[in-house]
Amino acid sequence: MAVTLADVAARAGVSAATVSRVLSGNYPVAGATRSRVLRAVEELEYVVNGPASALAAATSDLVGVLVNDIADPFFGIMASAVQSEMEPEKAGRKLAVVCNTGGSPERELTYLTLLQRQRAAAVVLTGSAVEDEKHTAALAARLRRMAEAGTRIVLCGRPPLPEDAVAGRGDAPRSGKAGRDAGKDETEDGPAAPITVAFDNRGGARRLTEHLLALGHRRIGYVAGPVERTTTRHRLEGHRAALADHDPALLSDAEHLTVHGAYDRSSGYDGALELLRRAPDLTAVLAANDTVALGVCAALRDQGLRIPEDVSVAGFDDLPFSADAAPALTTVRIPLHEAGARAGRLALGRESAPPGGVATVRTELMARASTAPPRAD
Amino acid sequence: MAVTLADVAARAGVSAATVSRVLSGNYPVAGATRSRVLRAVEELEYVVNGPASALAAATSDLVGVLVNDIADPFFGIMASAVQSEMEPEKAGRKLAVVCNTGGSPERELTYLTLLQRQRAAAVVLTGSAVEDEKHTAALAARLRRMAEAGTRIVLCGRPPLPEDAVAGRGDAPRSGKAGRDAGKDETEDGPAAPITVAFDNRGGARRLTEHLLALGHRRIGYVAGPVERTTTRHRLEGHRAALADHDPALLSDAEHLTVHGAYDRSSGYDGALELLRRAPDLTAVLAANDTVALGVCAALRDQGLRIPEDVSVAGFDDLPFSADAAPALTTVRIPLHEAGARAGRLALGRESAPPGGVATVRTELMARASTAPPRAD
DNA sequence: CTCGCTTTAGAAAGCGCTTTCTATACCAAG
DNA sequence: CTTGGTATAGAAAGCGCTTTCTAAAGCGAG
Repeated sequence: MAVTLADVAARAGVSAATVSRVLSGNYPVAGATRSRVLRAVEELEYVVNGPASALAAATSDLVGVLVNDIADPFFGIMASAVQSEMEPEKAGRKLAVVCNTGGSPERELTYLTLLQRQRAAAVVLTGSAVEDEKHTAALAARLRRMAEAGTRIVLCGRPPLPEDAVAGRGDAPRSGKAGRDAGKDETEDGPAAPITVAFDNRGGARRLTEHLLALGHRRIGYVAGPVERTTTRHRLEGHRAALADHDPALLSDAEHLTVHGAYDRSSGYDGALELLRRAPDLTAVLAANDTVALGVCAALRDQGLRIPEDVSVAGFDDLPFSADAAPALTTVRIPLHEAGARAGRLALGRESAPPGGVATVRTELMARASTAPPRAD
Repeated sequence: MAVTLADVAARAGVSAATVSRVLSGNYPVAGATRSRVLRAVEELEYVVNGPASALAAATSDLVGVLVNDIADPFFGIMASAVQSEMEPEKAGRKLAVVCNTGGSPERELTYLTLLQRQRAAAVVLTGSAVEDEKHTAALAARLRRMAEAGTRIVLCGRPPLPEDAVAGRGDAPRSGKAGRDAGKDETEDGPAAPITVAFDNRGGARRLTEHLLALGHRRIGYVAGPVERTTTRHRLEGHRAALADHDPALLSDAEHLTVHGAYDRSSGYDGALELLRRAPDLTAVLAANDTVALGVCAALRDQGLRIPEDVSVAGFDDLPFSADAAPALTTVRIPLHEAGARAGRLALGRESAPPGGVATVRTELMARASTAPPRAD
């Protein structure tokens, strides 16, 4: 039914092998032959059969990008950046596919299986990981298998997998280089270890809290993200480290002034209300991210509180809309685009892995109008 | 190297055919045999080879979703909705892949070729289309070919392809049902015509403008989207229709009070400034979408104008952050999630096509705090 | 007890491509 | 002229799966 290589070959008066070689361009073909083939391709509007080609060549041109929530610009920006590195003009025929896990560990695993099935060329996992021992082990095992099959693994915005989860290789006990004709098949590219582009969430949260402390705030509420997520933990750790450094006494209240919720607006709204109930005297609220911060602002306003006169509010991530909020949101900027682009290049092997396999991306405090000194009462 | 069907078959003591049948479940296999096979699959951690399977079955489980800007929540929400319909539990092993065209016609075509190459099961094109005769023709031709190869085509948030572009079928002049053994191969599913889930942009823009007119505004600026985009044109048409209905004289200024730009914040900022220069007396500004509206607000504020006391502002789309802007943005709600989900079901054939192949999604005016009667001077 | 039907499983032919291996020209050097 | 090397093209063997087509049981009915 569809036009095949053989059809093109017939039309051009050459063999299928020649057409294949012209198309992949990895073998010398005489100029005249080449143009004859190319013309036939044009005339027949031939389009390669991807699956057939992937089967024969044992690799595909799919690159999977796993995100926790594609409707969240945080992920949209990273995904867009990853994909921008695979533009047809840049990286040949790579197809970046974005998979939405919804933050569910099961879906994450399912999508990885799907990608493994497709023999994906690379996989980029973005955003926070769930900290559950069983899931981490399952994830590590799956990633190891994929890596062994030649898939490049890149983590972007999440910490490296724990050492012990990565260790414990398959069943094949290839100690030394016994088993195969050593140094030939093995050297070609090896089971390439996962590469990480991590965000300095801890440092960012720390600087943000220091900013608030410097303004004079002492009663600081924290609407944190979902529990058991790496990002949530790191930001919280940075926050508490800053508190402890400033005055260890502040730590005693920290637990009480922290509520957890999802990374969405309503969590911010509800969280702020809960915080206000627990501590009507708080003078500042830190949010898990900018979206949550917007919810916090809405709740505060609905309670008749002014920002920043009555309560200061700060977010995290510096998404595009943050600067446009009223008042403009103080937040921590993460260079999401740069990080995503780098992850994309790493995934394609167009950039070499950083030493140790982990690159940490700096975060930057963006002090804007939503934070100010507390009322002097 | 990797575990194959044959390995599983050997381990289970059956033939490869049997394993394949157990896995796809479309052929009777005795219970005992089935569980033996399943156990072997488990033990060997077998993962199907997608390309091989796609090649043999002549279909793949890829569904392409083309978006103009994945970092824009407008598209993120739709993509997320499409994908939510393909959750592993819902639709078997479908893999929705999101492709970011950046609004470029060439990239759109390139991605379609890539998807055609992969023999995608379906393609969903979202968002406004570029109105260029040549591109439309090329697009229609490509989509026709894909449809002929069995790929389902769904348009979401863009108008149906022009009749004449869709007509003019391939080279095969299958008039009537001559040529093949009529009524057998042909009936199976046929070259399924594209299905459209269109947004009522015109109606929405019209109601929005009527809202402004009812408040008493007469000098209304319009920061429109990119020229040559269907969405831009439709919203502008709705706007002008409302003006004309109210008072034909208003139309004479309309052209002068319209500027075009991209769908981003800075276009809104710059556009508002330009509009203010052209007509310092305007009392309201309509924006191409909510993001642009935020830019408009910023520019207005920077000029010392209050919203809505001095100038009313309205957006379009009702993205999540719009309700949180200060003041809350008057806008037109498009049920993006519902539309995307429907497009997803349509793409999977889980919902039958609407009569005429076109479903139009209603839009709803969300009057909020950013619009008010003009000053009385 | 045989016939014919149903149920279940295997053999084998591809799907369309890549890639090794082989063959044919063609040319410069001996 | 041979000889050997180099450039170019074809033949053909799979890649791992799906899916006919065929075969072997198993079983109730005549």
